[in-house]
Amino acid sequence: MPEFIYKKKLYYNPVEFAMDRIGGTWKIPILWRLKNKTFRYGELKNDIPHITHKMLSSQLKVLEEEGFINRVVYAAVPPKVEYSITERGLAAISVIEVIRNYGIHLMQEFGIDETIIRNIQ
Amino acid sequence: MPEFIYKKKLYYNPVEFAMDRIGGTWKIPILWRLKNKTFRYGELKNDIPHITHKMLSSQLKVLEEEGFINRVVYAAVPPKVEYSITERGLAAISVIEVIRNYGIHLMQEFGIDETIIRNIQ
DNA sequence: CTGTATCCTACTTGATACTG
DNA sequence: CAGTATCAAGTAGGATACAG
Repeated sequence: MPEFIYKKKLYYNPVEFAMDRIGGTWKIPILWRLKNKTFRYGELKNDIPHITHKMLSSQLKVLEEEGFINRVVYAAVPPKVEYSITERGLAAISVIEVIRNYGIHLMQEFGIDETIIRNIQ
Repeated sequence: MPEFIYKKKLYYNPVEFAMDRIGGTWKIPILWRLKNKTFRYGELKNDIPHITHKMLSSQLKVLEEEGFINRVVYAAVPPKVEYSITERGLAAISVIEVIRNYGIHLMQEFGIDETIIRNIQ
């Protein structure tokens, strides 16, 4: 029985486990931006196209709970909260880069317009 | 506008595109088994724990349609169908290996039982 | 043996509103 | 400015039945 449970979810292999930590639609755009810069909440919100308030908020929360990013609250009115990447987050970035390069390669194989590929963030 | 549409779905980055091709719960267990061996349908069904008939069938279909595996039908009664990996599928395997190693590393960091990690397929 | 279709459930995400 | 809660919609996946 090689499968296991983490946070009430059943996993069959390490790939699933990894992609639940760093995958999904929004975690990668978030980590990608924090790679070499600290962002305030509102800056991330403005910088990531299409992300909703709810998703940014919830994804930041789990990324912090699972140790991929730091959250620093400044006691001020209005509130100021800054997010930065951790060592664990940086380790994820190097895996993301591999998947990203592979994704670009696949997009070319699948005939996605070269203009789009060149402009992809 | 760096985003694009493929098969009626909107993508924001290459990682999403890649993970829609080779991700999900079942594609990786399937590709992983075809890595260095041809399987009949029923052999895959028996070898992959928990997979349902419907999911094996549908995932094999899209993996074939998108060029990651070959499907060979033998004209016999009862039917015999063999699946094998393609060059494109092999390229995916090397990315899967990277994610897989990272996943194992994360599982250790997150305190998953070492016995489970050692026995993971 | 292999493949497809239908129905149903659970989960993820978006829209919106409310809070300190 | 940042975070949470509620509700609705869409999608992935399981159970089951039927077909060649």
